Amino acid sequence: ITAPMSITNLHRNTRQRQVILEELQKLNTHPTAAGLYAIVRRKIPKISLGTVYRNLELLNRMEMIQKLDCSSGEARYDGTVTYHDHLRCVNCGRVDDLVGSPLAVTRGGKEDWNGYKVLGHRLEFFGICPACRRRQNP
Amino acid sequence: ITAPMSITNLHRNTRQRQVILEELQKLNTHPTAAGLYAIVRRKIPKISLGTVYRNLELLNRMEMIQKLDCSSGEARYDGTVTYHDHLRCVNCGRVDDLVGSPLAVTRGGKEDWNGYKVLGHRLEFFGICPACRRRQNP
DNA sequence: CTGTCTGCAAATGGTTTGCACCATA
DNA sequence: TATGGTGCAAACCATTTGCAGACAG
Repeated sequence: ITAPMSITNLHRNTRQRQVILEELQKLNTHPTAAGLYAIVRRKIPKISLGTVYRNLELLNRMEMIQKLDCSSGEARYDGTVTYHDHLRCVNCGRVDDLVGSPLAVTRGGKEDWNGYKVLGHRLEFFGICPACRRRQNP
Repeated sequence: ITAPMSITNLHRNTRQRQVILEELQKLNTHPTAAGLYAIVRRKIPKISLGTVYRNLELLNRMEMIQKLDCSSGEARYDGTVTYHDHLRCVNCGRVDDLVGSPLAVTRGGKEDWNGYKVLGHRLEFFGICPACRRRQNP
């Protein structure tokens, strides 16, 4: 979680940045940086992993994508920026959007809790994904 | 987030493990592994950082402590295991317990959402902690 | 032109692990 | 005394960064 960045127009519109954003927005699989790198390489074979990281970081700070960095290990990225919660598999690491949540989060109007200036929140459920359940209970 | 471990009685009660648990339970500051290492060293000067990590991992799997590994970077540890939410400062990384939450999380009875077997959830607010607010707005 | 971005590769830093010795049960 | 735990140091691995050349505006 990082503080949002002021969106300046100092940023150039490179092909690398375009393709990274475009490919991420096509997916609903919440890829890791390495996973997205593999996909983007089909369009730009010479792109480097460092460039993917740099752009994901920038796009996240510009609030054009979301970095999902709960749970240690690899971060995952979401091309959708409208608020929704996630389900993460504790077995394989897969992340899915939570649709039709049987959960109500009601936040009061206050922005000041325990002295913190609250900027947002993150809610993640964890459990076993369908594929892992099938594998575990044959 | 890791799946809980079956608690066996194969675990020995070493002084290192005792002190790590004891010192963590005394704190409400959610220290990092390195931070707790510094504290535990006052009692056991020759303890190694590797031992601290190994025991924190074990205690977490035994559900005697909580590992708070949202947000990339260092994980933080909580000696309290009863459920409560957290506030994390995006500026300095500090983590506090959220007390008197103006928030209602209502979870339906279902354990099966989107095909996942749901084991639990984690809710974390992020913002600017009191000390950083003071520093930023002099 | 000029200042940002890229590819490459090396560095970082939190965490894990192999190993020989230690100490708990 | 059998075996899980420890200290130490090296290995790991996702991510970051320095640099020289490339390219967008």
